Amino acid sequence: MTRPYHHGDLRNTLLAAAVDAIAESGPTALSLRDLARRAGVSHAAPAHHFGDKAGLLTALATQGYDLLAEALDAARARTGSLLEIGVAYVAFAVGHRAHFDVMFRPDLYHADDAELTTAAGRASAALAAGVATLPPTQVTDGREAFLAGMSAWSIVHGFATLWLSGALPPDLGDDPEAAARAVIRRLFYAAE
Amino acid sequence: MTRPYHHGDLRNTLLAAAVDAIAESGPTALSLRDLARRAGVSHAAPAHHFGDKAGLLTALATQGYDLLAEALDAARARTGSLLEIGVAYVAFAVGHRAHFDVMFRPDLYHADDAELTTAAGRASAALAAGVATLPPTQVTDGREAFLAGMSAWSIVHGFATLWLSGALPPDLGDDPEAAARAVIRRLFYAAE
DNA sequence: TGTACATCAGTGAACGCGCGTTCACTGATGTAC
DNA sequence: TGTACATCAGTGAACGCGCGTTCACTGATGTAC
Repeated sequence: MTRPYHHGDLRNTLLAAAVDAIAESGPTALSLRDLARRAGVSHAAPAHHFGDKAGLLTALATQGYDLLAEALDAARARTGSLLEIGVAYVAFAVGHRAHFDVMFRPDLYHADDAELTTAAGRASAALAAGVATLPPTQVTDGREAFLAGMSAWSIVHGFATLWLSGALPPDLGDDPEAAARAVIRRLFYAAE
Repeated sequence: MTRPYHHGDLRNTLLAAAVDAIAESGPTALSLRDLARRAGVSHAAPAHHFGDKAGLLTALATQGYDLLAEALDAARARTGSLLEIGVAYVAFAVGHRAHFDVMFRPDLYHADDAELTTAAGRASAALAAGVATLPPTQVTDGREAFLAGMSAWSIVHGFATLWLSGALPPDLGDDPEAAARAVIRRLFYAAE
């Protein structure tokens, strides 16, 4: 079985290879030559396809924001609960670590790319829609809702990054979703 | 003014140079040769001093944990308020970005180093002491206090990393402490 | 159905660069006598 | 006060390596006629 001259699906193959490589060594250690080796193409092919490393990471971050928006919307449709949307955020970070690591390193990609900003906006909207599920007694006006969104984002983002860095104590167990639920519910139901 | 053969304070000079270099390009882009150039010593001197890059970053992370513990303890002594300890955490992250970036990348340093774990323990204790300032009505038992600590840590860590990555919307203003106070108070005083 | 040709995805040799590491060395400092 | 010597912080030349980029090229594909 010989390789054809044209790969056919090099874009997706390279993105998948990038996910593997980033999971192993982080986004900054990524090299186009290593990606080419993993994808079984010549070392110059990735640059030919994406322009440069930032171009490839832009595509990866865009894919990540789309996946995140989908996950948040699905959690909202399923539960209608901001707490569970937060848990879904943590599950996304743990399950798509490579995407997550790249998304919040805008210095590594073309942050003004049109497709990227569209995808990021979709994820923001999913969060805002989650905040809108809070009862009106907890959110009295627009500024309040905005700040509630920022605290929700902060606590789930913080929990996710601490979990991924291994900084959290082992007492939390090894199920990130259950641990996240226990830790972040304090924010949403502190009045209980 | 000629340079003496022995530098005299190479360790601190290299750590300060590392802070500058990391602030510019991040911890993974750090090179020992660049550090040597900044410090005005031969390119082999940093490795001679710290063994390797991980050794240098271990020293930097240790210094960071010490600075963080100091900052948290000072905020507690000054205000006795967990909210303000959280604000101090954010101020530390923004004011010592290079240290902060390294501290939560344990894959980059010798995470089992004795001095490092001691310093990290000191920072943990400072956080726990902050949680202990909460009124007993909010923290009914040990597990509750533990989870309260984890939520406090999560929300301030998340806010700090989102702020540093530039992901937060401009509506929050440009004063990280004031913005942090507005966003995280919801966790501590949600029952208000 | 067949031929000619434009397009463009992917190739591979070559380049220069900065890196970490090695290792024999140099020279300042401190201590023993 | 002076001399000898051990120590060790820092030097600098040399090495091999993987990287991104360039550029003339190859060959598969699609379309026009």
